Formats: sequence, structure tokens, C-alpha cells
Amino acid sequence: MNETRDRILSVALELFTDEGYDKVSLREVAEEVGVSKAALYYHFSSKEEILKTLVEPLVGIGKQLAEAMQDRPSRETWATKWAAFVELVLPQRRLFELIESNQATIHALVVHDPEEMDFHLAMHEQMNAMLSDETMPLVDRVRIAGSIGLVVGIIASPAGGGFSRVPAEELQPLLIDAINDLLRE
Amino acid sequence: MNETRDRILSVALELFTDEGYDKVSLREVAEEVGVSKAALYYHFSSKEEILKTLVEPLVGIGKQLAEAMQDRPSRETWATKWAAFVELVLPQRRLFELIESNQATIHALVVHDPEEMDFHLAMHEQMNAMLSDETMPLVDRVRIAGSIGLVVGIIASPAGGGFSRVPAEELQPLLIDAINDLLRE
DNA sequence: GTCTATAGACTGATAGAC
DNA sequence: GTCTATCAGTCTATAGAC
Repeated sequence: MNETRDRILSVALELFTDEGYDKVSLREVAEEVGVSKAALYYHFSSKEEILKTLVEPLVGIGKQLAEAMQDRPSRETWATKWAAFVELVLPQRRLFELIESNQATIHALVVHDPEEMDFHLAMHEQMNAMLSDETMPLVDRVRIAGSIGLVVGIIASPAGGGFSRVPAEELQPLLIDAINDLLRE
Repeated sequence: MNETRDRILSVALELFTDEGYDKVSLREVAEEVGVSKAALYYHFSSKEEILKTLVEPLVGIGKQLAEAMQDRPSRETWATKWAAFVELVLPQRRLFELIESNQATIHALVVHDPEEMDFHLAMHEQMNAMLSDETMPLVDRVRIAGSIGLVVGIIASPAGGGFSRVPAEELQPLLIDAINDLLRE
């Protein structure tokens, strides 16, 4: 049941990720699903709600990550926390891609719906605070930022496109090794 | 001279980077510059042309990078080439940010203007080919992709926001050390 | 070089029939 | 649940006065 709803979500995930949320019109989504635009509005109250529904499974992970950053971890501590995060997020690669390729839009949504969407804002605020904290040596902050870029680049960016067919179990230990080489002195 | 034209470019760079090319209307740009929308069209033939003018200084670097990837470098060779690229791109950080936050748009522009814009397409095609080449062990490909993500993440992504005020000369050796730790066994 | 006014296309969203 | 028809709003881009 809810077959149409699921197809809408599936098509929207693909189009939003590949072409960007802003560029994709609901006419395009409806056509690809094979229904009319009005049918979309029976299942979702707005275009934004489709995006929010897609992103929902990542909200918990995002909140955890914001907390981990708030603790202002040392380079060593971060290595452990970040490796744990990699395990958590790898099975959700496709959703992570969606978020990465629509950051500006998601950032803008926060303003309209702080309740459900501020996990993304909180995450970025904590990240910025952590990386700007001059209590920590610049070299350590660069290494931490680098470990984030490394993972994000591989699982969710154009540079990582080549690995989309590599199973998560195979990728995980390689990522964790790389993180450790980068963070442990 | 050409004062208005320069102000348009400066405002457009800031708005396109922060809010995304698609979300920024020419009305918004014109208001911020302090002229009418029609004045924009006196200096540029279209919205796309403003973006293309901004991106132009990176075309050469992009072409060089595509060539470097086409050579299918080993992990060791890539370490050298990528470190050289970092020196080249660091002074252009802000433009790199613009490209990173508008990848989908720039990718779409390629279709309309292959002559001037295909440096971006070529770069991504070569990157994908290099990282999908099963001749190279997966671990090496992950390390190479990781080195790309690391740099991109630090100089041009949300994770790197904290370093926008760190001078390039200070950042460069730290980036190159991190690249080497990641790539040399 | 810059303006006002407007054309023409497309968007998200709604009303109401079936 | 899905449709057709349509609304109001916004966008890029242009015409023509100054």
C-alpha cells in the first residue's frame, strides 16, 4: 500500500540529488512518476514536505554529531567518534548525497521550520565553532576538518561517485584506516 | 572605469556562493548593487554570462587537473601532483567555493555552452574514470579520493568555513603534510 | 549607462469534478 | 486517489525613453 507515495519519494530522491532541489519542478516529478501534479499534493502538502520526509532518517544522526562536536574533542578523541559516525552513516549514503548536494536549500528551510530542521543548522554551527576554536593548535583543527572532508568526499560527492557500487562493509575499514592515518600522530 | 561592472561581479560572487546561483534573482543582485535590473543587462547578456565571467580564472586550472588525472597516476605520483595543485588553487579559494556550492548548475551549463564550460565536465569525467579504474587497488583509490575530499572540504566547504581567515601561506604546508600522511605508505 | 514598464514563460499550489 | 483547469506570484529578458 501507499505505492504512489513511495514512488514519489523514490523519484524525488533521485531527481533532487542529481539535478538539485531548486532545479526540479513538481511537473517533472509528476511526469516521471506517471501521475498528475495534483496527485503529488494529495500525498504531500508541499514540495518542502517531500524533501523533509526524505531527510528525516538522518535527523537523529545529525543531532548525535552536533553533540559530539559540542564536547570539543581532542584530535585523538575525534578519531574514535568520527570512526563510529562513519559506521552509522555508510548505510545511508544515498540520503547523505541528497543533503550534500542541497545544502543551501536545506539551510534555507531551517528558517521556515526550525522545529524539525535545525539539526542541520546546529551541526554546522558546532562544526564551525569546533574548527575556529583557537585553543586547539591549527594543525589539529586542519586534521579534524580534513577527516570530515575525506569521508564526505568519498561517500557523498562527485569525487566519490566511483565508489557508489562498492559495498559498505568493504569501504568502512578503508575509511577508518585513512581517518586514523590522518588523525593519530 | 567599469566600476558598475566590477560591483556587479563582486556582489554576484558573494550572493551566488552564499545562497546558490538558482536562488539568487537578478532583482536581488541589482538591489544590492544599487542599480536597476536592466542595468545588469547592459553589462552582461544574461545571468549565465555573469557566472561564466566569474568562473573564467579557474578554467585553466581545471584543464590542467583533468590532464593530470588522465595520466592515471599512482598513489605516489598523485601525492606530488595534488600538492602542486593545492598551491595553485589556494589563492583562488573564494572562486573554488563558488564552484563547489553550485556544481549542479555548472554541470547543467555545460550542455548549453560546451565550448567554454566543458572543463568542468572533463574534470569530473576523468576523476570518475580514475577512481573507478579497477586496475588500481581499492585502497589506493580510496586514499586518492580521500586526498581530494580533504582539500576540497577544507578550502571550499562548510567544514572549511573556520579557515577562511587563515592566510594561504599558513594553510598550505599543513595541507601538504596531511596529503602526504594520507598517500605515502 | 541607467531608467520604467512590460512581455512571456514557468513555478508552487488550489478548486472542484469524477 | 487522481484528474483538468486555473490562480497568483516570480523569474529572465527586452523595448524604448532619457
